[in-house]
This record gives sequence, structure tokens and C-alpha cells, in this order.
Amino acid sequence: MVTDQTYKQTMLIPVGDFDPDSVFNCGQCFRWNLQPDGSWKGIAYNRVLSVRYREGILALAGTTPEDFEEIWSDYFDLKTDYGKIKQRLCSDPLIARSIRYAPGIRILRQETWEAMCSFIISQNNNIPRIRGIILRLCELFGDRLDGGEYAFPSAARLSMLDENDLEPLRSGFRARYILDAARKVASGEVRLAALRDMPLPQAREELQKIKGVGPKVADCTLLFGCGRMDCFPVDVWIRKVLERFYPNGFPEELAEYGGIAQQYLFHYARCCPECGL
DNA sequence: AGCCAGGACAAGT
DNA sequence: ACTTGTCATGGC
Repeated sequence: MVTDQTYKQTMLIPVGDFDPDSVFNCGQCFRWNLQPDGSWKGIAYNRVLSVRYREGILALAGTTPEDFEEIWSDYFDLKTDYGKIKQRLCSDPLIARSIRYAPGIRILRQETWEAMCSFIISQNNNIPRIRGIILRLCELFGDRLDGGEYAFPSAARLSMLDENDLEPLRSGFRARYILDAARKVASGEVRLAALRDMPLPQAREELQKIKGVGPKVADCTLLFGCGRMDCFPVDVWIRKVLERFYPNGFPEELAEYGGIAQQYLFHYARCCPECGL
């Protein structure tokens, strides 16, 4: 049954530098899954999408031209020339190696609220369990979408709950952090929409008004949830990389795309046995 | 079985 | 301003 005014279809877009396995499994997002048929299914912006990539063509199934223009083109950052950015980043030998290891990584432009919640949940946690907690959060409190999937629940919805309601998530000590975030966002005490245009230090300060949001979660929110590609989240892996390979600091001339560099380095350090860490 | 996970907080120097 | 113990749960 078709519920939309527009029939869903498959969009074919020529794009370079895109490997779904790298994009969806490099630790930046938690709601994309490989299907038995080889496609990737995910949820973002209250929409379900199916993704394939082959020989320079990105195939988006189950969407509309309108949604592609308004949502997915930006979500996958298709207007950004990653080839050019990678060329610049390759001036650094370690980043060059990490790009060679997974050249198809791109930074997704996720929703701010979802990114912030996801990385609140990520603290002192492992990626499989992060995904499980987020899945339960969506199934319990998110709106139902096509195909039995669930949207990410809004801050307004979560702000009405208490810690007992979140118990089935098994998110541990993070439950009260999720609630504090929901309440401060729903009440307008923290204005996520304003983060995009704030100076970085001010944006970090604003985010850290929330219990459970420290420097690392704030930077992940800004990089993955606000498109701030100059933001450089430092987690345990990146800290090891910095101590070992950049004792004099990260190269200044690459700071403009520091967040993208950080993601190549993170994935390389975490996944490549021969990276030296 | 035990260590550790894309950290942050609170209390202590 | 820097250091340390603690937090709840479960993946490996």
C-alpha cells in the first residue's frame, strides 16, 4: 500500500569516495545494518532508506526525488568533494596510510539530537552494546515507520519520562544523562539549532551544560551532528595516536578538516592490526 | 573469569 | 589545573 503522495523509487547518483561498509561501520553512526541481500538499511530524519554502492554509483532505494534533495544529498554530504579533501590530508604520512586503509569513509551529516544522544550513550561503552541500547530506545519510544522500523525518539517525547521508564534500555548510569539532555533540549535551555553558527568554544560550553556531555561527546555532537568538520573528538584511540605519532601536536594546516582526518585515523587505529598501536 | 569499552563526574590533591 | 575512583552493563 502506498501511503505517500509520491511513489517511492530508486535514485542513482554518481559519487566517488563512498564505501558503505566503511561509512556505516567506522563508528560514527549506529542505525545502519547490512541486509542479507547485500544492501544497507538505515533510519535517519524519520525515514527508512536502503543503500547500495557499486562502481561509482550510489543507489538509494525506497525514497523520492524530493527527499533526496531535501534530506539524503545533505546527509551523505554529496556536494563535498572528498577526493580533494583527501588529497590535502595525504600531506601527512600517517593520515595518508589511514586513508589508503579505508578510502571510502565519509562523515555523515546526522541530526544533532540523535548524534548527541548516541554519543552520550557511547561513553565508557562498546559499539555493539551502543547499537543495542539505541535500538531499544527507538523501539520503545520512537514513532513507527514503514517496514516495522522506528524513528529516533524526539527530545520532547523523552523529556516526559523518568528513570524507571528507561530501565528496559539497560543503559546503566547513562539513563539520567539521556533524561537531562531531553529536558534541557525540550525546554529550550540548550538550543541545538543555534550550535551551527556559534564559535566552537561557545558551542562546546553550551553542550556541556548537559549532564553526561563532556569535551568528547560535545565534539562528536558538533562533528557528526552539526557538520563541524574542524571539530576533532579525542577518545582513547585518538589519544594513543596523538601521543605516539604527534608529540608536537596535530598539523595546524590540516585543522580545517581535522574531524575528517580524525575519522580516518580512528578507524585505522581501531581496525588495522598493523597500525602499530 | 576477567578485562575493557568512541567518558564524565565528583572528590581529592 | 591535574589525578583518581566510580559509575551499569555486557561483549569478547
